[in-house]
Amino acid sequence: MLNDTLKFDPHNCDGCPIRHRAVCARCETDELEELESIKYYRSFEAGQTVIWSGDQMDFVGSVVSGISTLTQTMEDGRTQMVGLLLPSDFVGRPGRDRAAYDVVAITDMVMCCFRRKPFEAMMSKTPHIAERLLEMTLDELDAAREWMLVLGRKTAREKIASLLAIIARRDATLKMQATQGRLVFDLPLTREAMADYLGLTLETVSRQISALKREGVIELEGKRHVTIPDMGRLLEEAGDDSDGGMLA
Amino acid sequence: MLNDTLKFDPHNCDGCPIRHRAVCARCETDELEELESIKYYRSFEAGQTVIWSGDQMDFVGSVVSGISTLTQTMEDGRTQMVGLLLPSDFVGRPGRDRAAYDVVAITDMVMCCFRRKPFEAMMSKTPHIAERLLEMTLDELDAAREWMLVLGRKTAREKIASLLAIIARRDATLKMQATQGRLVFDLPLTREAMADYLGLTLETVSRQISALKREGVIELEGKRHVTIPDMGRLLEEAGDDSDGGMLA
DNA sequence: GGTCATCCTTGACCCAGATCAAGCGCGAAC
DNA sequence: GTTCGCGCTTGATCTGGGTCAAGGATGACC
Repeated sequence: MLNDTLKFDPHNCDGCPIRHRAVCARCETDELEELESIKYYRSFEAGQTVIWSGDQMDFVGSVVSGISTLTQTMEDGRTQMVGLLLPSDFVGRPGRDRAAYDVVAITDMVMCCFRRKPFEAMMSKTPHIAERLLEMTLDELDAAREWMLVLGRKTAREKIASLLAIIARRDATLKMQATQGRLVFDLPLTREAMADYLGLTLETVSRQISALKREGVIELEGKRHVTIPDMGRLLEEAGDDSDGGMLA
Repeated sequence: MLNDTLKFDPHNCDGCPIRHRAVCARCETDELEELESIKYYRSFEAGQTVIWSGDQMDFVGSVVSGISTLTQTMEDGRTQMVGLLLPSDFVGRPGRDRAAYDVVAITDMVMCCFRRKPFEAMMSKTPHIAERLLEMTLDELDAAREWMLVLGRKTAREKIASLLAIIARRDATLKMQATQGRLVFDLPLTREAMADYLGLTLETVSRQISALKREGVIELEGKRHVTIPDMGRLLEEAGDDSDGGMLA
């Protein structure tokens, strides 16, 4: 979950979340200059693959705008999404030169990248960068573990409700809205992508969304535009009374 | 997965993995002394709860010997194991004062703990501690994501085979045996704990283990003593041709 | 030895969600 | 306008794994 220090502020951050998230809070001028010198931007179109699992990966970076997914695929084609990358999320791993997952842009997307080797070198010299990354990684680990409960123990209906709750909350956070009252957002994922996230088939996703709509838990305009009249009700359906965060 | 720098060496490490894993490789004498001063040991009996989710947590630490589990529980009692802590694994999170999961010792266990506040202070001053923890956390994140594939997309048989493969490999690593040829080990988990890990019921676990035994994929002596005659065969059953690591 | 508790196995039956299949809605290309 | 393709919905049927239930094995304790 995004915490409140992480609000994306393009004016303060030159469009580059990592600078804000990993560095800005306590940075020195010369660190910023050094980061600046190894930084570059990349754009991707919706549907484009950012990296294939197993590929050489000579950068780390973070999402500036747009959304992409992290997926794993078995030889027979079964796929499982293992992460959803929204603006300000970090991609890549210092100390590893091969990607472990497929990263696919699902909307047009801009990433802010740093060449990996110099970034690693800088991290070794600068305690708070590693500390910041550690904090972000621990958030992601919590999100992954939260998701293990969803995958392992929740029913199809609860899974859908959980996913909608997460997307709604993240969307509200990005827009810096309160998460009370009616929430309105566009689903960034196809039914198939949702199925891959939830360990379901797309038919089951479709049926459960229809059921939640029929029962007034959500409102649907078209296929993607969602209104949540009552977040508490949705969380109840998710089997999730806590409003604990997920999806770091 | 344990990497080769992480072999547990009690002679070199005074029985304390964190010293080795997080610090020793590049430590300074005064750092070691400082760590020493905030360090203490705790022992737990099999079945004892180390921490309840939500409890105050004023330490971080690592497992010296024995095994424990990390579990999440829903209000209605459904539980999902989200991690398995073996010797050298890290517990707790710098910067958070409440536990997010139940930690339960499933064998007698010894932990090496550090008081959290001084540990955090030390981390801020010492780049390579945060860097080491980051590396460990990233390994755990990979393991969690690997497990998301297991939970979301594998059949009961594949789940069991995946779990046996992980335990076998970790066991062999701890014993510093090669992972080729026949592997012999004792299952540390009850059928119920396996079910909680795999998102299954204990009956299904039992049936699938019986099936794997019947078909010669594994050999069973009693309920817990397992022999794996052919690791390749087991990995095939796990739907997992890669020998990629999991369970950091 | 007997009793008890815990952990495990196996069988019978059932149901949530997968699979197979048909068709709808809508935007893009022509 | 028509056609195509993609994303989605809905129906019918099947099945893997859940649920309920009845014991079996092992070990601790008296």
